[in-house]
Amino acid sequence: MYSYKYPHPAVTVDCAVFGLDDGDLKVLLIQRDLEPFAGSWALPGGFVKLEEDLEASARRELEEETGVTDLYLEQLATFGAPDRDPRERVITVAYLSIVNLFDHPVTAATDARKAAWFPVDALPRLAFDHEDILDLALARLRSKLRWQPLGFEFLPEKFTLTQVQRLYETILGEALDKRNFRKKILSTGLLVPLEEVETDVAHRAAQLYRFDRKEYARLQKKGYGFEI
Amino acid sequence: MYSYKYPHPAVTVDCAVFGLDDGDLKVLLIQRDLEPFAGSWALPGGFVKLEEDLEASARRELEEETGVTDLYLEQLATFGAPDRDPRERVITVAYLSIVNLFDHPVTAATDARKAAWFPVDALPRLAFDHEDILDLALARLRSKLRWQPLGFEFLPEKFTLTQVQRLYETILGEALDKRNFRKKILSTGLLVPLEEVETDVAHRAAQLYRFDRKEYARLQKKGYGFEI
DNA sequence: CCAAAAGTGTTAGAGATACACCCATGG
DNA sequence: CCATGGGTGTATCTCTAACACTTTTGG
Repeated sequence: MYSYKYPHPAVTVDCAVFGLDDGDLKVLLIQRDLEPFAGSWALPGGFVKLEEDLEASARRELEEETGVTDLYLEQLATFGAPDRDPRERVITVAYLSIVNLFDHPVTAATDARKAAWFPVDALPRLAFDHEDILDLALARLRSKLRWQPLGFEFLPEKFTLTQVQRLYETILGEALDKRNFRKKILSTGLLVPLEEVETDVAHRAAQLYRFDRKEYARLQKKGYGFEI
Repeated sequence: MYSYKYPHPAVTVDCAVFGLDDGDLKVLLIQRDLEPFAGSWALPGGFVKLEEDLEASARRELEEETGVTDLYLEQLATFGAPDRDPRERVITVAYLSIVNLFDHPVTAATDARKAAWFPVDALPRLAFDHEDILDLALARLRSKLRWQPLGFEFLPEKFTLTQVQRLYETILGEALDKRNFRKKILSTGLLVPLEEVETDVAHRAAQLYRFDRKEYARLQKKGYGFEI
C-alpha cells in the first residue's frame, strides 16, 4: 500500500508499433485479458514502474505483452484526458515504434490473450482512447518519413531499392517515379551498395544495399534534411 | 491522504514560454520559493490535479505563478528520468508556449518569489532537468518556425513586415534577404494588409498587416507546408 | 535637406519533375 | 523465348538566391 499527501495519477506507456507486410502498413495490437475492456484490442502498454525510465517501461511492456524487442522507439505524445480510463486517472505516455515485422515474431503474454498485426485500414474497435493515439502516430509516421530516413527501420538489414520505394509508396499512399526516387534516395549518401545481389528471383537480381546508420548519426549532428 | 495498491508517480507540467523583446529571444522563469532548489530559477509549472486535463494544468500553473494567461500552448515532450526530482518520482509533461511579451506582463505568485524574462543566451542555472527541457523547446521552436507560421504568436495583432522579418532573424539567428522574405511570407496568403500604417515613426510609415488565423486553420486541414 | 526605414523586379542557377526503353534472369 | 522486374539519362520547368536603388516621412 502506498500513501501520498496529494493524489497521484497512474502513469502508463502505450506503444504504436508499425510494421510493413508487403503492401500493408500494419500495427501491433494485443487483446486485453483484464477489465476494463477485457476482450478488446488495444495498443500494447502498461504501468510505469516507480524506478523505471519511461522508454525502458515501453520496451519492457512490449516484450512482456508481445515478445517484440530491439526496436526503434520514439516518444510520440502524452495523453491525459481525466476520463480516458474508467478506473482512475491514468496518464499515458505514447511511443511510436517501427519494426521489420518478419524479424519480430509476436507472442502474447502478460495481461494479453494474444498479440497480432492488423492492417491500419482494417482495425477493430480499440480500448480507451487508443484510436486517438494511433491516429496521431500515423500522422507523425507519414510526416517524419518525408524528411527523415526512418523507413529503413521497416526493412531487413539488406534490401533492394525497389523495396525502399514500395515502403514509401505504401506508407505515403502515392505512387513515386522510379528514376527520380532512386536519384533522391541515393543522393543522401546513406545507402551503401553491398557486393551481393538478390537471390531466388525469377528475373534480373537486384543490387542489395544497407543503410549506413553511422553516417546518418553524423549527418544528424550537423543539421540535416532530406525530402522525398 | 491517498492510498494506492501500486505506487504512482507524481505528475507535473512545466512550460517553456518564449517571448521576443526587440532583438532578444527570452524565456519566462520563476524563482522557486520552496525546496527543493529554493531560490533557483526554474520553468513555471507544478502538479497536475487529479480531475484536470494536462493542458489545463499548464495554463493554471502559468497563471498562478506568473500571471500570464491566454497563450499559444503545445505539448513538447514528457520527461521522466527516475531521479530527476530528489523528493520522489516525478514525471513532467513539458509544454512549449509563445507569447507577445508586451501583452503579457508578469507577476509572481504561488510557490514563486518572482517571475521574470531572461534572454535565452544569458540564463541562470536552472532547477531539476529544466535546462534539458529548455534545450529541446528551443530546438523545436526553431524547427517549427521554418515550416509553420508560429511566429505570429510573438507579435501584436497589427504588425509590419519588418517586424516579422526581425522576429525570424532573431530566432533563427541568421540574416534574411528583405525582398525574398517579403515575397515568401506574402505568398502564403496568410497576411492581410490593413487600411492603416504605422504611426509615430521618424521615417516612411510601414504598411500594417494582421495574421489570418481562419485562413490558416483552413489551410492546415488540407495539409499545408511553407518554408522560410 | 538629411536620416531612417519602406518598398520594389530581374536574372542566373539549382533542384524537381516528367518521361520510355533496354537488360538480365529463371522458368 | 517470354515474363518479370532491374536499371538507366535528358529536357523542361519551377523555385530559390543574389542583388541595389528609389520613395516617403519626420525632424
